Amino acid sequence: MVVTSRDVARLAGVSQPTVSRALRDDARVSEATKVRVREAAQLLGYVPSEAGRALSSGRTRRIGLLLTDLDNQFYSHIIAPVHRELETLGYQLMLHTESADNDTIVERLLANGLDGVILATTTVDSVAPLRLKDRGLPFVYFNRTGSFVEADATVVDPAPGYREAVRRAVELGHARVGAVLGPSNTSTAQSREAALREALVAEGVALPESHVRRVPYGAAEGEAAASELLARPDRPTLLFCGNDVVAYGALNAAHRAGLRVPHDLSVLGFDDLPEAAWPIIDLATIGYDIAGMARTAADLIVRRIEDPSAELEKTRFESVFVPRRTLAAARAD
Amino acid sequence: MVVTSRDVARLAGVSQPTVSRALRDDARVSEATKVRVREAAQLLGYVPSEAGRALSSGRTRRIGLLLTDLDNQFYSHIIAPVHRELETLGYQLMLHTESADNDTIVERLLANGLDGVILATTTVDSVAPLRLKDRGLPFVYFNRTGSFVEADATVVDPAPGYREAVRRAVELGHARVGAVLGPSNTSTAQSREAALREALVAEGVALPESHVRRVPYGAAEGEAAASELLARPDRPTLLFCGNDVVAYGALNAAHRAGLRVPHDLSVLGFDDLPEAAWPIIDLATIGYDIAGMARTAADLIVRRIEDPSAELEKTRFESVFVPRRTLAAARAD
DNA sequence: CCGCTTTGTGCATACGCATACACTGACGAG
DNA sequence: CTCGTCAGTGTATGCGTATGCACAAAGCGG
Repeated sequence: MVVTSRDVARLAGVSQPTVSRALRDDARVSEATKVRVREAAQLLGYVPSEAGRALSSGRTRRIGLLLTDLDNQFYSHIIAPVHRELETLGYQLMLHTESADNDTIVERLLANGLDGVILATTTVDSVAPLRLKDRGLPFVYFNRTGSFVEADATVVDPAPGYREAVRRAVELGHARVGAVLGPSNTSTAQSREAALREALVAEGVALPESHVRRVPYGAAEGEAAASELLARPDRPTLLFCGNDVVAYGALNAAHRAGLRVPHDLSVLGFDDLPEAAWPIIDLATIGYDIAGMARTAADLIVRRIEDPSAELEKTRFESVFVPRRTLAAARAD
Repeated sequence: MVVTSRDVARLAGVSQPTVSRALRDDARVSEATKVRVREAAQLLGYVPSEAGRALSSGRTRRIGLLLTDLDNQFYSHIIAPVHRELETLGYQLMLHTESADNDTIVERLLANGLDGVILATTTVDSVAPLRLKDRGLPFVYFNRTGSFVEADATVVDPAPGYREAVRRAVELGHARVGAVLGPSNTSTAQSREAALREALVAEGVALPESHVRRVPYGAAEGEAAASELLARPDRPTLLFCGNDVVAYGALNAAHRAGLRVPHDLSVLGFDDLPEAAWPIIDLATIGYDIAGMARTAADLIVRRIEDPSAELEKTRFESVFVPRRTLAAARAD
């Protein structure tokens, strides 16, 4: 049988509420009693019931992280820092996945008695934020934002990174460039494309629509799209990729096509995932404090939960160009 | 305010228990009533409270996945299939991390009202399984097993894979081999080392202790250990790695040391993670049905929960050698 | 047409914890 | 010496759901 606060109370010779108070270190309980209660709890191996606490207090100290794609390397790198940060704040992380067509995700989130949600794969046209707002479930945007509802958010400003990357690319002689961008219904793909185009215009480099593809942020998708672009007679000498995972796909495509990187093709990613720094990959990319952003998202949702009237906060992370092997001089051909 | 089953009951003109029964499709409720209740619930946007249900039923339909290292690529590839499988079984996944020194993990698991736990990073000397058994919290071993307690388990038999890999390596002329194995307090490292040594003996290849390192299953650790071995004057022509992640590290080490793979060095991994098949990595390895194993672990824990008296089941997955670029002929030097 | 079964629903209660409120005793101010 | 105060603890209750049991109504065989 499971040990309850009643059992502890009996052993310590106090009432059940006193146990509850003592173990949560309530100031109104005398030190002597606290000691007795703690000893009794220890002795019995008492562990407070999460369900009882949740029902009584109305809070679960559980936070959902909503993703579409658990297989994606990008999200793997998010989960760990979010998890750690929430743990230090005394909260638990719960993963949730939504498929694009599934309209019941908000119900599923609500059903789980979450205190709040971190939205990591919001599309600009998603109604989930609206629903969450209706239901009064606090949430924050991570990386991507939705269009319909304002909320606390962490975002990356891609402009500085792209400005420097494009400047450098031009120096290296790249004039015929292509791009495998992310899905156009994501705020990240939109802001990155805008920043990229602005930087290209500033440097006088054209990016014809024929050399642009837009695909989901996956390695396989990146590979397929890159393969198309690389098969063109006027194939680009440099491929801007929507993120690192797509860039991995592009590297694979180049490899399959018998092109050497960076001799025949330069590739630029976005995110600076840990693997991008590996010698065997050595991907030039645009980086930012990805773990810090994950931590900030955790901080923001907790703050929102504990102070619902706090002012809206949109934390902006600067991006920076990270030069590596895969961006080198355009071959004079 | 949150909608409760009482509100639904009022609207549908029935009692609260009838709502509870109707929504869970209890056979004793008439079809007409069910329809009325469902409509009322729909109208009010009723979502059953997880906490109330948990308190009343004593079950949460929540299962923990215990890991040490969320950053590790191996575990990233586990999470998705486990999550999916549990979802189809009507359970929720909850991630938990333990640090090696932390002795309170079992308390933390209990405190979260889990119905069961999947242990994915058990060391052979871990007492966690003992504690879990004491507390009556069902659990299964995933991949690794502990020594003190029997439980449902999914494991890999590395012997077939290593037999074939070593046979092939010998054909390719490798005679001076090294190994970067996993930590010796894991059942996987133990069984893989045994299988590897047996295969080597069968083929008459020596594996001197000077050419063996044992490190945690991480890329950085693999890189450091491989660097040591590659710096030796009698450096091996083939490196057996404890798993793919360690092998990635070894590839990085080779790259940094200016050695070309496979011309100067062959590398063999274990697990056949999706990235291993990427053209830019193309890692020879020993594979098995890793997603199937994850699904099976999920199935086993659910079965154990729903039928505590079920017979112990240890599911064994066969391994198979996966030839790829990184294992090629030893250079005659 | 009566009593028994079957079907459908309500009533009462339990789950474990937190919290508003009441209460007791000790202490100090007047 | 009395009364107010306050620290410390207990009492009562609520949170939302599930379930054992009682009960009413309908169906049915004899």
